[in-house]
Amino acid sequence: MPKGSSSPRQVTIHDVAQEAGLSKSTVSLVLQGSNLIKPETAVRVREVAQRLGYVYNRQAAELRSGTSNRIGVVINDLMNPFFAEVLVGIERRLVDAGYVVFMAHTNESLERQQAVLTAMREQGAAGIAICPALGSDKSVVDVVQSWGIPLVVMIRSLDHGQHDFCGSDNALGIRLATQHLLDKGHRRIGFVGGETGVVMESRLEGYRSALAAAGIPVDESLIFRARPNREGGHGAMTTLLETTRGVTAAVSYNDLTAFGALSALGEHGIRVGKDFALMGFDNVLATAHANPPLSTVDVRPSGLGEHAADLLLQRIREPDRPPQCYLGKPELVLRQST
Amino acid sequence: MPKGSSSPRQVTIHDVAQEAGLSKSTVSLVLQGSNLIKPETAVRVREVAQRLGYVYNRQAAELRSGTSNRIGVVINDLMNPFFAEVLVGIERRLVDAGYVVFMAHTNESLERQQAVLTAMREQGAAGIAICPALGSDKSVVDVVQSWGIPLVVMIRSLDHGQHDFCGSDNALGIRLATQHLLDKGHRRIGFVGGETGVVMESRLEGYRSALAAAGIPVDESLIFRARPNREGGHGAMTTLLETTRGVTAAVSYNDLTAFGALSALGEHGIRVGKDFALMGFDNVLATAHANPPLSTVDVRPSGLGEHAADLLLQRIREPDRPPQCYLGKPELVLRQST
DNA sequence: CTGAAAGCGCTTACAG
DNA sequence: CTGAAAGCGCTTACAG
Repeated sequence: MPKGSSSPRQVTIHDVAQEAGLSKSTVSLVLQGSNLIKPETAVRVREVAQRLGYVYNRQAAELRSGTSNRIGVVINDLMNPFFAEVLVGIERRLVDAGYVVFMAHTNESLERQQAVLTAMREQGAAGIAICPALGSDKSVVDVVQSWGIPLVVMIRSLDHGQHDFCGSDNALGIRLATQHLLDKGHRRIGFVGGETGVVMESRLEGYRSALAAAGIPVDESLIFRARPNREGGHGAMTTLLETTRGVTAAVSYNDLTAFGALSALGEHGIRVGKDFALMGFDNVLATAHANPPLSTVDVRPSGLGEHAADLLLQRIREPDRPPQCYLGKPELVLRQST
Repeated sequence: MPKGSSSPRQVTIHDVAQEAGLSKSTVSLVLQGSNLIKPETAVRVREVAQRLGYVYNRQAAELRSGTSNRIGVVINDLMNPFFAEVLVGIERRLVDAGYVVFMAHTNESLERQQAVLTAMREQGAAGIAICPALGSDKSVVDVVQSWGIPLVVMIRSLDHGQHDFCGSDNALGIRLATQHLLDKGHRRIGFVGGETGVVMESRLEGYRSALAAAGIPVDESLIFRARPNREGGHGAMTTLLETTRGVTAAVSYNDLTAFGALSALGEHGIRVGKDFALMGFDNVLATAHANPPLSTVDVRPSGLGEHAADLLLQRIREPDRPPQCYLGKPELVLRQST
């Protein structure tokens, strides 16, 4: 167990009370901003506290009052700018609401995820927001809920309708992207990247339904599964280029795979936006200045984080309300890649 | 002040003791893994704790023992993948060491920075690691040190030699980058992006010294200052292309500005790696699959985070040792952009 | 090897 | 408007 720094000796409420010639109770009330206290007294107490270098010990206060102002946020993949942007959004909102955030990065490891959730429980988290690691199942919801800790699941739903959830309409998003390519006259359109999980399934469904609506039979050999990162996108696009013919466009599982695909296309001397059309998904910041700037599906990543914070804060206020589901409506952002 | 969830009623050490027919003290010792306890007793206590659904209240333990296992990490710009990678590194190391991390994002705001530092103090942070917001001065070091909280400053040094610091050798890094371009035969080499701050100054110095060593006079009009992000790099490169002639290469303030520069070059129909050579700085993950893959200066971002964690952990163990400075040695990573 | 007692720094009824 | 007392869940000497 790590040791904290050994300060000379903490100044406590007791010292302040003594110095001010009052009781601990009174000082405590002043610090809580109670209006039971005579203004002059409050002023004097604050002045003394300041002079003595008093620091409020929130830990002690919370132990006594049984409250907590800490919220745990667990992120599966911080190296993906999409999740980094989600984190920025949720952190901003939680801090604005007066909370402090424990952040943990699971790096898609289920063991680590279990460990950090347990740590957050021991730390007395007032709530937990989680982007589940790949392979997570509903048991994480059951576990956290059995602890009585308010929970919001982000991005990857675990047990639809059984927990607060904040994500985006993946099927719709990819459908829009695919339709856009169809509208541009493309007929053989690849799907690049993504492996497994609910998000992948919905996105594939969106891809298939857009083709179906246009009367185009789905050619399963144009679906190139790969890890949802740049390497995956690079590999998938390379395979696409080397094993198919007549493909003039592709939708990507997400922006990251699109970036990988972009570099693969570049290596093959293919001018994206002219010889080939490519769509991303997420609209992370980097898309605007990709080479070329990437057309993508905007799901407002940091907005998703903010909404998740709101859901969690409401759940904390009202623990028994029915599970809520926020599904952001994706919108196309068209740039030079299509 | 936010309220925590109101659990039915917590199971405490007292309940466990009663159920097991022992005293609180004994149970406490078992939980601490003390070897003063008879093995059978320990087993029984654990069994009872498990059965009762007991959860260790670390908060109470720490209040009593005066320890803390929480470390605050404050990051200036999470939207920059460089800092996200630093965060991943430091978080990983701190969690491995048994700590839990408070994360706060200042978004380069000095007020927010002050607020989150204060919050971390009230939370009883055992240590603080900070990437200071632009414009921070040595007062943040003084303040945190006056609180008696172990501190490590990352990336942007605040008061050289007065605090633990973990960063990289910026002058050397840019010198290597510039030399590489010189070796490739380039003579008019631009400097793209970056505005102010110690990091900018050292990188400029590296640029100037490399040119000087090659006997090339520094042309100040080839230095294009701009915000250290993609937009800045895009704007700076656009200006460079439109206001200069004969420039065949550029070093960038960091990878982010290089990405922006890359897109500006693309818009001008310039083939990077053939018609123009571009160097980044940092070696964030995204460089490997940029279009084209970006030559850059590797400072091992997540490694910097890990080193910062080590410095902080050592400082916690040994509060009075002299300030340490870890300066990573940058190395060139050559890809298609040069 | 185990227990009784005091106390970490605060809050919260309850008096007055 | 202010104070005395009890207690949040734990740890830590001190006994035995």
